[in-house]
Amino acid sequence: MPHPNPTTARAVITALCRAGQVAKAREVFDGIKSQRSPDCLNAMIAGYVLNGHDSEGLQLFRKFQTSGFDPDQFTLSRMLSISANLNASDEGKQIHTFIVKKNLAVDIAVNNSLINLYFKCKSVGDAEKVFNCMPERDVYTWTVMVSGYATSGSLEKAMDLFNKMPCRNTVSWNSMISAYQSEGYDEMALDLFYKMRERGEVPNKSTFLVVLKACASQQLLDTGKGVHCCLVKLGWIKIVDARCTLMDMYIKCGELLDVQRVFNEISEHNIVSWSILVAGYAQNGKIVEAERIFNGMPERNVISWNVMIAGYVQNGMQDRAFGLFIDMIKGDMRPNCFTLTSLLSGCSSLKYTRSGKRFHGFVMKVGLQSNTSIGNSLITMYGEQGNVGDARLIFDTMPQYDVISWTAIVAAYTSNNDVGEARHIFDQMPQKNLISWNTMMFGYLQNSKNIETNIVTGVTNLDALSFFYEMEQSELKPDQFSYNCALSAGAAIGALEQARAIHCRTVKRGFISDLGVGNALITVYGKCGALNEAEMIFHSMTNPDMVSWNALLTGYSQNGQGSEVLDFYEKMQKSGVWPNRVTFVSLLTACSYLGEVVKGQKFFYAMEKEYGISPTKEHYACMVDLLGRAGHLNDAESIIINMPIEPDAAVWGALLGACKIYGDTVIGRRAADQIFHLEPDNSSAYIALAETLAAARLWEDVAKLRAVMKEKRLLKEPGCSWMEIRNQKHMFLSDDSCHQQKDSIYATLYSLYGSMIEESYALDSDLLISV
DNA sequence: ATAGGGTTAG
Repeated sequence: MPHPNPTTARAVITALCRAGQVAKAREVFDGIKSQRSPDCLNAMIAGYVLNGHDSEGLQLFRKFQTSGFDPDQFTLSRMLSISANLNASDEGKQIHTFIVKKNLAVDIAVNNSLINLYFKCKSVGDAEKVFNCMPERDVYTWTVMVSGYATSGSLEKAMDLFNKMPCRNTVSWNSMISAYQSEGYDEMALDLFYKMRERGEVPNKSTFLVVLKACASQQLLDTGKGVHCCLVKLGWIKIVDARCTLMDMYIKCGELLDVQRVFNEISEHNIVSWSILVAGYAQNGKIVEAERIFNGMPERNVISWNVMIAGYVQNGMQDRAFGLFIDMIKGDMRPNCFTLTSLLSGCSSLKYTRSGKRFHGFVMKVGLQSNTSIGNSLITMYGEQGNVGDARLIFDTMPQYDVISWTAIVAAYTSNNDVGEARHIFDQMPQKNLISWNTMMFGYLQNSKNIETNIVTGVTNLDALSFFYEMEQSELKPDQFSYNCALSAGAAIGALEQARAIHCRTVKRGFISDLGVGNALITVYGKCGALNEAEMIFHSMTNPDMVSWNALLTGYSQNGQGSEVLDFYEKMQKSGVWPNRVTFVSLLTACSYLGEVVKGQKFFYAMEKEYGISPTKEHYACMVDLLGRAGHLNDAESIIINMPIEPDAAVWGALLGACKIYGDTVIGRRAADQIFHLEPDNSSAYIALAETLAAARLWEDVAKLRAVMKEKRLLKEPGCSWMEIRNQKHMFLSDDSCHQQKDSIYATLYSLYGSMIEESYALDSDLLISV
């Protein structure tokens, strides 16, 4: 090739690079005499950047730098942005030093690139220094500052600057919208987008894509469809990227048909569009379809594999996920931190402790242990496996935390019954989000659920509820999950007035149509005996599910309204909602109240034979109660003896209770012996047996029993009741005779509940109040 | 400068 002049050479280099022939371009560049023409050098470097060979561009620059060549402004700013992109901050700082040393003239563009560089390597202070010293600024300067703050996590500073900007362009708006969106503030992002349109700023393709992302995570199908229309109108729909983002939005909204439709409109599929399609099917439970598409993909990259592995894990198919991981390694595809986090999250149960350890080993082998997401997954995995020790060890040795790490360790403690430590960590968290608060509140709820942990941890449902009030006072606002927890806590302690107040707030905050919130409301109203209100919520639901029906049925059965249970069950069947084991507990309880032995037996039979639900201890207890209350004590006992699963104290307790009614001391003693064997300190069994013996006037036996109880210190079990009167909470212990307002409370209660109280007094004199 | 798909906490 003849030696072209610099101008021709530059044109040739640019053309070759645009055609993707970087090596050839370099040959031309090396062949010309006037290599040092900044134009040619810039063209060559630009060519490298265009083809994704940033580091070669940097090498070329370094070569010229050492040979005493003075780059122009254009080269400098380009090299600075390459350093920023490569995360080579040292390189960038060297260039900065070079500029200062040589006292080179610096224009706005170079300063802008410097700011960008410093933000990229998190030296916010240095970026600010450059910004403050600039004699002149342009839109780019402001924009790079805004996006720098935004991506360095100072949304406030970014917004502040954004408001102060003398003029904005589409990119400035986009940076701000994108910052809010990627930090999880989708609503703010959308708000800003609407403001942008109001101000008459023209959105571009990127704007719409960010808005689509916000729609995806908020599942705003209608808005998403609107953006789809805009993309079509403006002609951007032809761009594959746009279609990919659209598909993703439809996936998150669960619109598989639209996902497939958009996919079909793409004329040339690439690895991204294929992977999204796989994700679409996998994330919507169509794992077989996903697998089929995955296997038929023309080519795959790590992400395609990750999508499939995550799909298996999300659908509970751990074995397939682990198998694919092996295939991946065999096929020379290197798993990365995304692969491992998915796999580790699949090991979050006792069943997979061994696999979990193996994956942990693999993490160490490939050196991913200091990755924050990996650490987070490990904390969760060990926590869920009941291994708080290892969870803590991981947490303590992690080099860097994010909100998820903190939340994960809190969850690890709450799910292992250490609410105290969980709260201690929660209070120390440097940043908290909605999920962190909900995790803590859910932890209180979980740990006050059963009496055993309640005694160990001392946590009550009131703690969950007061934590909820604390949350309401915080800068974060509760979401549907929070309301769900609060209402469940309220249900457990029968806090009717508080439930009503929380109910109001769910309406105000727009969560009343949430199915989970509705179900929690039915439950709490049912538990409090406010069945009209429970029914009202139920009837206002557009799509009550099995849980809604069960909540209502449980409400009626717990309040002894057997015929309502049976009526509603008939309606449930007509509506086509399938019953589950909870449904049958209500049905059997109802039959027990109504003395409908035959009906109950039919339900019990149908449960297993027609609905394929194997009876649990709870169902057996119901059957024993049903037969026992009807006086069929022998049949009740033989049910227990023939149970295919081990009976617990509650099952024998049902039998003992029936014996108390009928004064059967023979079977009663047998039942009580079984309970004493299972739970040596079960004081209510002692009391029930004592009452049975007393009814038969076996006074000597009663005295002996009392002696045993005294010896075992079972006589004064502090039974505890919560009572809510006129929106005030009161707690009573059974030996608590000095509650300050006791007399006035009794008076109020008496006027409210009258005979009900007398009845409960008569039934159990040891407990002061039980309503 | 913003910029397509994958993960982890309730």
